[in-house]
Amino acid sequence: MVPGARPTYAVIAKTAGVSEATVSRVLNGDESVHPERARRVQEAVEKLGYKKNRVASALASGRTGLIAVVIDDDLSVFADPFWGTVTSGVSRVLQENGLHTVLMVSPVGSLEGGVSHYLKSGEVDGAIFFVLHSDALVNDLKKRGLPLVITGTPHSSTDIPFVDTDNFGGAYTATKHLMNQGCKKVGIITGDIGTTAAKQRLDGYLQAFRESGSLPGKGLICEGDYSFEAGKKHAQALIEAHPDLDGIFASNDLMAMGAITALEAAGKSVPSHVRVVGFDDALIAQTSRPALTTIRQDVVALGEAAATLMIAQLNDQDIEPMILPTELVIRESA
Amino acid sequence: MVPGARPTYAVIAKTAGVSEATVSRVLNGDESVHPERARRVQEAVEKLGYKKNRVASALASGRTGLIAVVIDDDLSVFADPFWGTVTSGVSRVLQENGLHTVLMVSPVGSLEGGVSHYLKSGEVDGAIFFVLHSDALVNDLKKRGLPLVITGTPHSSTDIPFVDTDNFGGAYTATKHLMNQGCKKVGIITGDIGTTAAKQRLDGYLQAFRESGSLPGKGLICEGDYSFEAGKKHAQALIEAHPDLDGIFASNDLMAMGAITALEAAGKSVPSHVRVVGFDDALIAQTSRPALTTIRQDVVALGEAAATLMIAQLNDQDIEPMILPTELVIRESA
DNA sequence: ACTACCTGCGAAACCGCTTTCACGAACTAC
DNA sequence: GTAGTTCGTGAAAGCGGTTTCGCAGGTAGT
Repeated sequence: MVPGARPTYAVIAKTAGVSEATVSRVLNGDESVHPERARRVQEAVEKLGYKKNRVASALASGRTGLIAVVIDDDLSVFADPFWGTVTSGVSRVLQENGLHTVLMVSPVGSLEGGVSHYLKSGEVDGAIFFVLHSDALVNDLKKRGLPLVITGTPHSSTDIPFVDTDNFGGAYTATKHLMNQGCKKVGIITGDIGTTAAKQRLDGYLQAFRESGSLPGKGLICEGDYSFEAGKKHAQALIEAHPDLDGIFASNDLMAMGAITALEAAGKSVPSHVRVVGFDDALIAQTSRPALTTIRQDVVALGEAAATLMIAQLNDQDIEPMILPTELVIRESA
Repeated sequence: MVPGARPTYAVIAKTAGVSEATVSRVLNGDESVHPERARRVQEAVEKLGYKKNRVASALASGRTGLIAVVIDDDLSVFADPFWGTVTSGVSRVLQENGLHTVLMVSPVGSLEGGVSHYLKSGEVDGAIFFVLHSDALVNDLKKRGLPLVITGTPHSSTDIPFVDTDNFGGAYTATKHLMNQGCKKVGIITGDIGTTAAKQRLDGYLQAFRESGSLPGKGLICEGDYSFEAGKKHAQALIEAHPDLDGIFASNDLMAMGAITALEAAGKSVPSHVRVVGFDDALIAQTSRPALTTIRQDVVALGEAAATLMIAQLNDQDIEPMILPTELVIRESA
């Protein structure tokens, strides 16, 4: 045997004195092999340092052991550690189950792009989608029988399993907290309203008003896009239009930071004049001054849940959507 | 043909009236096929919506089209968007070249762990390493002939190609900038000194002193670990031990932020009393108050360079290490 | 004792694509 | 006109596993 060459079933079978079929059975945990022969195979495997060729295995069995993580956006998504963190949660759980993560970051767009092509080429056993801008591709893949999980809530109601943070509840809690602190006039800076998460957070904000028997005043709802700049711009506009504003719920921490920057520039101090609550509990929430009061979502858990749902699906288990709880983290800003 | 079933070469060959070998030639860009027959094959491919089964292709050719991105650390690395961003750069370039990214986040540790196992199982055509805590695994893989690229400088001198930011030059520039601003007593808070990047940045700092004909005073060098807390702690210690301290170079932005927090808590304002320079130009450098003066490194470019080196290697081209330039970004803190 | 039914195992087909090899046709050279 | 090349092509042998199928031997039922 050439030094660099890796052994194959043929070699294992010969040194163990069994057939290749038996080797395969042992290595795949088939119980029906006589313990003695199984032991001989194990020994041969140990001795030769055998490692199964996963490609050959994939071709024969139709299972590749690869799960795609598809981020329907461009590179800039990683400027925010959010998706990287979710990905790491996915990766860990998959790895524990003998699966591997194939990362695809690309605006998915048409059904005929590279990503779509790849997912249909049989090279992955399933796909987990982040940041879905349209449901078209997933519906198509679903039809072809590819196991799917969506992270975040899909736009249309599909029967594709998904995991999400309790955006509605978190936003409700945030708004309620501001009200409980005595805020009379609470504005919201939403995220990109094209995303379901942003809509749900807005709904949670509205619900808090509904329950208190009031309605948010006119012009208190600003449509942002999750960026620092948007937070700054809208907070500035809010405070100009409503000098008596005393609370802002920002749909993520980055915008909350932007809002605080704008407020202080306008001579309003946080939290004594205006209280601010963010969403995410990102790193910046802890390091900013004043430290940000925010809604914590467990981002790693989100990824883990997505992976768990995928694995359940591969095992033909029943699954249903998972909504992860949020938690109010009170710091200095509100 | 069953509706869900995907066509194979057999079908293409039949409808195009050629052999499977010819189909393979056409689909792999072999020029030697008669244009007319090539056209017939192309038409059959179009008509049937054929997508090559990459697994079968991989088994037969020995090339999987997969490149592993290995992060030798635990999940927490993603709390910092740094590696996520590098990964996205890698992913984009690989995708443009018809390759895919397999992400593996795990403390690599021993040579016998899952990651190592996977890399040796022939399922990837190459591996790109981030955050290398030891050179053992890469040296082993190198010996087995797996194409490798290291992101960051390896500890020992190996002939494995690597890409890195000009840590030395960046740190030198940062320190020089502080001196040019009139700082007389400049401390440094280093990164985890077990990493080569942290060492190189320290060297750059020292070089600036050497050139100015002086030496950093005793106790001005603090060993941090890239965390916000470390920045805070060491800045506090520095200012207590050296009340006349007027400059701090922190080895990354997060520690710079921590340092500023501690300085202001100690009644020193930035930059009027103490000037602070960070490293990275992370998002927080722009959003913090005062906005951080820092050394920008192009993180996406780092990933792209790593991928480019990998591709060159796969094509048997000559390659040598790439060191990417840094840039001083002057904001408010210095 | 005879048929009926498990059980453990090996032979061989198979997964879908790549690549070697050899062959016939068309071309050059002398 | 014959021998030596070159060119385009198809048949077939892999790549390294998985899985079906059927056989031999043993067990059970009547």
